[in-house]
Amino acid sequence: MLAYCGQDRILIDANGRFKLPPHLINDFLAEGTGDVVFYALPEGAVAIYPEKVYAEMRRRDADDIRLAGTSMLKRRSLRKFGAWSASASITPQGRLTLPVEFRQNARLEPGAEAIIVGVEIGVEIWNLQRWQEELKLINAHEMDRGDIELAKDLEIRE
Amino acid sequence: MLAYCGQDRILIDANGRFKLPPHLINDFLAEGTGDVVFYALPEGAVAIYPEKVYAEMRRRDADDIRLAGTSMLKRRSLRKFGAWSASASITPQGRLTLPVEFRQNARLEPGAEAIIVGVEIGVEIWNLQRWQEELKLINAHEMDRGDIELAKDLEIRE
DNA sequence: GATTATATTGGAACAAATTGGAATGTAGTT
DNA sequence: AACTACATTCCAATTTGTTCCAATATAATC
Repeated sequence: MLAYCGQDRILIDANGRFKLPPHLINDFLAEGTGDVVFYALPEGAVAIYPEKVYAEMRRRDADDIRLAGTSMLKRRSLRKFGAWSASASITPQGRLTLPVEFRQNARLEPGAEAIIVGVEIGVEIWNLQRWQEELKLINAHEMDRGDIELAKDLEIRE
Repeated sequence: MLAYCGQDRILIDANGRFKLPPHLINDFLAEGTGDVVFYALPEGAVAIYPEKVYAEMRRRDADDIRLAGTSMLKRRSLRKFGAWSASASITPQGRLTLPVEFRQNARLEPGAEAIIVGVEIGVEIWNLQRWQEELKLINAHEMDRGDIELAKDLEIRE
């Protein structure tokens, strides 16, 4: 069965919590205990990955620690990923709480309407309005590429 | 579970102390007894690393000692790390006291509002305003990179 | 060197926010 | 129409941040 897909409307409750749709709960529990990582995206949404997926994304080696002492660039990188990630665990009721500091940037404050979107390796939560704009952008980009492909097809090749 | 991550608002009390959020206390205690090292960053914030992490960062070999005799640059480096680091231990109540000499440079004087940021190998304490500026920089950089990626995806390839 | 004043530390208490769980309501299906 | 599954709301219990106070340590003065 296809995991981490679809779009589901959800509601952020008064305490910043939301309930995962049942099919997504199953997806997360299928590969582990329901430990997940929130990661705030620069696009203005919040990704939720299974812990294993995020660990793979952020695998570190011993050099990273040494570099942090001497390189400001390295510290910035660690800072970005550290600041915008947070651990959580799906509750027995299938709920998750959005970290307080992540809410404003993603416009996912208590009471907000949101969309939870499957992204094949995990999910993303979007503010409803922002999601509609993102869909338009995705579509426009695809159309641009289509136009370019067509134009290329008319070029004389040697 | 992911360690040293997230952003938490804290308050420096009248005596220059602050309370660590529970999840960070756990992270520090998970790898030892709660001994930490403060290190004042040139960015204008204070890093707090577990003692083991800092030891790894500053591991020395015989060459370092030899170099100290001949190289002014080397001495400057040793001097910088020596002067701007300090040991401390998390109290039973989960509190830490910022070393007096570190406060002014980081704008973390008694009564200041601050943010404690996870950086994957430890944490950093930032003056609230400074942190917001740093976040803007990080975000702007990410967006620039995104734009470039998108533009590249539309380039005609052969 | 004793005494006083000042600064620092440790702990407790209170208020506020968060969490977990249950109960209720709603929609969809048999 | 009854049942099931799910979403939503509400409430109690716990956790947490903050403030305050007492005890100890440090420095200054006589």
